[in-house]
Amino acid sequence: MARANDEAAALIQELADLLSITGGDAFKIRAYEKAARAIAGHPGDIAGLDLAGLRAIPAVGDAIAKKVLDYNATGTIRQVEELRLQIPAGVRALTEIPTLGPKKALALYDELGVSSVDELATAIGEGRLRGLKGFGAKTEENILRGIELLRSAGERVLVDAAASVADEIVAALSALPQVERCAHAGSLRRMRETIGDVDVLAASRDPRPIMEAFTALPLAAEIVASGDKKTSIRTPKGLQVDLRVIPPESWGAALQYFTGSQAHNIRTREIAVRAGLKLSEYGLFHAESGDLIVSATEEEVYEHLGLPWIHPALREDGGEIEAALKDALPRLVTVDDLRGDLHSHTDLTDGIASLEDMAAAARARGLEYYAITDHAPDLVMQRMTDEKMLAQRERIRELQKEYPDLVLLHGTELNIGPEGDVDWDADFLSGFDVCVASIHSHFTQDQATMTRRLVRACENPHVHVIGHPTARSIGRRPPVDADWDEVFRAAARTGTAMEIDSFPDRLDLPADLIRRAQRLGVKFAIDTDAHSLGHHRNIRYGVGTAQRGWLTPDDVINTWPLTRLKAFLNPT
DNA sequence: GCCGTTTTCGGCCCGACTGTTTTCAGTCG
Repeated sequence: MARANDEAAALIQELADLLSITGGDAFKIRAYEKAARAIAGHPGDIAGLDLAGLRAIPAVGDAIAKKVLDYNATGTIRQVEELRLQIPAGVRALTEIPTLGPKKALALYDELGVSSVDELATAIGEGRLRGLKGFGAKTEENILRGIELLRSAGERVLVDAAASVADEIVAALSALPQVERCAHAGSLRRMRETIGDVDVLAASRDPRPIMEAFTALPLAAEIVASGDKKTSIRTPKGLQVDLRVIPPESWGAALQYFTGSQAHNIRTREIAVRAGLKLSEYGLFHAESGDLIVSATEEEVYEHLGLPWIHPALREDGGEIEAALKDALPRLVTVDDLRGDLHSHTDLTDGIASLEDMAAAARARGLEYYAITDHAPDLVMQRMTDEKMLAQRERIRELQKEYPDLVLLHGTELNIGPEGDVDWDADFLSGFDVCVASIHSHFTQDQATMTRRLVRACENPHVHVIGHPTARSIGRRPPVDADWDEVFRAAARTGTAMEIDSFPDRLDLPADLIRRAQRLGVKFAIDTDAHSLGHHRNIRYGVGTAQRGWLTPDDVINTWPLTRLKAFLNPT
């Protein structure tokens, strides 16, 4: 799965990390970090590029291009190897501890020889940090707390968990009389697939009571920091929530700033600086006079930087600034664009709602067509039979009479076997309106086998959609290993759509693979894979992932009118 | 180390909070 791009980017990022510990020039470190992002996000494979090709990547100059050539030839970068001899990997790991950065990590290593998180915990236990310059009692306490957080997997949470915390806090704060506006920002607004902390923004002239109400919420199990402008808490489950209160007239600039990403903000602020301006969360100002230009809305801020408004899902410094400058931003797909859902289950297999209730939920979403796709017999535990499937088809035909405005499609979710074969013969398969095919077992095949397996599934004329293609489960099961460009080329050639499964722990395809697939001409289906009525609400996460993959409505087959969709499913 | 519709040299995003400090460095986002 790891491409040369990702490995080279990781090495250059490591170089930046190691230099920040050894005290390298801060601007050089930033240059490496920027280049690492550019290389990771570069659409082409860097393995085949020469010096000129590498230098054409933005933020990659002569020096970094040569390091990448070094990587292409040897699989590593000489400078990284040299620095690794100076700074043990464990010292870099120390900077993973919240509140402990590169400077403190180096001090601990130089003064005490501490080179791992475990050694640091021991050193504190033995009182060896006492008297070390810059390390007071409070710092020691914070480090211990940070180690605890690190170990208790106080990690990123799934997007739906973060969204429910954010919704609760925004609702509570919005009810306060002092609050004029309140919304969440940060990685949740950008719809990242996992969320490290929740950012909430409130507009008010009177911050104090808001901060007090915030820290008094039942969700505030711990207060991490508190000031008049910014307060941070941790929920009982360990999720950090940052609240920023800004004056109402700063709303647009603040929302832009706190939505990030940090890399995107650096780009927008650089544009401001070059134009003799200064951009902060309080507004866009003339650099010289300090006079305010705009701050009320995001649109105004972008406009005065010479840019169209950029959708939050694109704000990753992944080419959106360049596209905006050329007025070439995509018109991103939205939930409202979707006319149908091509993947759902009923209680005939592992769903928990009836066919009738699922159809009613689809109608409530305002869909024009809706596919029921229960599991096929090869997933033996689902106990599917030909008879059951045909009986369901009859029930759907009956039910259709009650749904003049919603076309019910009869489909199935096939199982892609280890060799790429699927359930049923061609004759039986041809009876379905739509067939999704997915991997449910044999996740650990080698890359060549897995690639053949997926390509073969694409080549089956009865397979219309590859369901949750990487089969990953975020935080639990890694994606399967395939040569994805090879799979995508097969999908584009055979007219097989790649699914974007909306389950918060799947979000599969992931956004980076969506972008690669789209560039190769692949079409997509954004589905809920609903197994219950509540799962229909997950669609916003699938759409958010599609947006992060830069998809337009035309890229997504279930935004199409039914006639166009049917032509795609059954080409003549 | 990168980069240029002011620049091939001299810049490089900006602000909040904490802790250990008496004026600021470190960390974070």
